[in-house]
Amino acid sequence: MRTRERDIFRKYLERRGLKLTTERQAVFDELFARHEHVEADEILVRLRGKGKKISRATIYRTLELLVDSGIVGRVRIGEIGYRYERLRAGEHHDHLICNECGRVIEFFEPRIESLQDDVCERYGFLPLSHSHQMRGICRQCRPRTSVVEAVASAERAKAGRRPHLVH
Amino acid sequence: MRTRERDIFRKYLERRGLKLTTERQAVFDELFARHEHVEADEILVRLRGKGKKISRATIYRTLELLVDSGIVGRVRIGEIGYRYERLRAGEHHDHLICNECGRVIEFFEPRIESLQDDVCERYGFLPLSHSHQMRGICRQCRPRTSVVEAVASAERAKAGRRPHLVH
DNA sequence: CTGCAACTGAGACTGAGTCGCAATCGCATG
DNA sequence: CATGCGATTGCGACTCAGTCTCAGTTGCAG
Repeated sequence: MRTRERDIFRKYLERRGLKLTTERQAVFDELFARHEHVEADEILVRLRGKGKKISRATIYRTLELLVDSGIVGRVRIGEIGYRYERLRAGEHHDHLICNECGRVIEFFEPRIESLQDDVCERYGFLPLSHSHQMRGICRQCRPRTSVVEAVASAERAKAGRRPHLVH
Repeated sequence: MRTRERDIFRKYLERRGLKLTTERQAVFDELFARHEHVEADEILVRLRGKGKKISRATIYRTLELLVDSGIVGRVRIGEIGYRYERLRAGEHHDHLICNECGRVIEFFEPRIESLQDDVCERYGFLPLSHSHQMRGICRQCRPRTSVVEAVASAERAKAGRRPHLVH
């Protein structure tokens, strides 16, 4: 399983004389196991829970390698820190993030992508990457959250030092 | 000058029994003076440079009030921390950020906005806010940066712990 | 003037992420 | 097997933005 990505990673390491150590394997496996959007510390905790002895620094170092190899993406989803997600070649997606339950929905809208290109062209801007996310209330959470409350929910989240509106 | 925003801010404070102190005025003035996208510490340094005695905590506290009052937006533009920008009522814009010189270009594309609504509807998602930014090379920096180099530039930026691609 | 809530600065604290370093590993070579 | 050497690791110290605490100050209502 996950052999395709694993191969890419292995080759990436090989090409620069790096080694596929057990620690790197462990991080890879954890990241590709189940969760779509993981924080570095989540991986640390999970691996430690499994009895694996690994340091925070190694996790970060490995995540950097995974990002550089192109199979993992680094996104700012919460308000603090980064999250990592596996990337499928060629596919690009953006995120809807629920302020209520934290759920992250991925979406892809080619027409937005192409309008982005228009904008770049208009400004003579050469795009290298982009990030696009909307925060709000997801379908599951909506029934129990009126529109008026939604704003209050944002407030509450804020009060608890939780996700802010990005703007 | 800036009386409209100043009034909004004053009323906002009044309504909740807060005071328009000289420190709050100073932060307000500094933010609305000239710069579009400012970091909290920039304000601190600038005010201190003017001989004003003010603490970091007060800056942050005041910025929070300004954001809550709705006249200032808090955006993640760099890779770390936030930046603050004045918000013009009703207007919404997004950002192009140059990896080379750090310049921030604001853009507005109503067709993207409306496609965003489509996406939200498709997922039954109630949008409250969004953030959308593209990183790349701006018109001014392009002439001296070939496309191939652009990637290298991203690498360099990274090496120096500078802006990363968000994805 | 008094009282009280709002405000402030200083500095301690937090939490994500990074770095430096000495110890260790893995492997090729003699 | 011994040696060497770069890659790797864990540890703990460090950084940096941002937050919190607290004691002292301010400013206004009564």
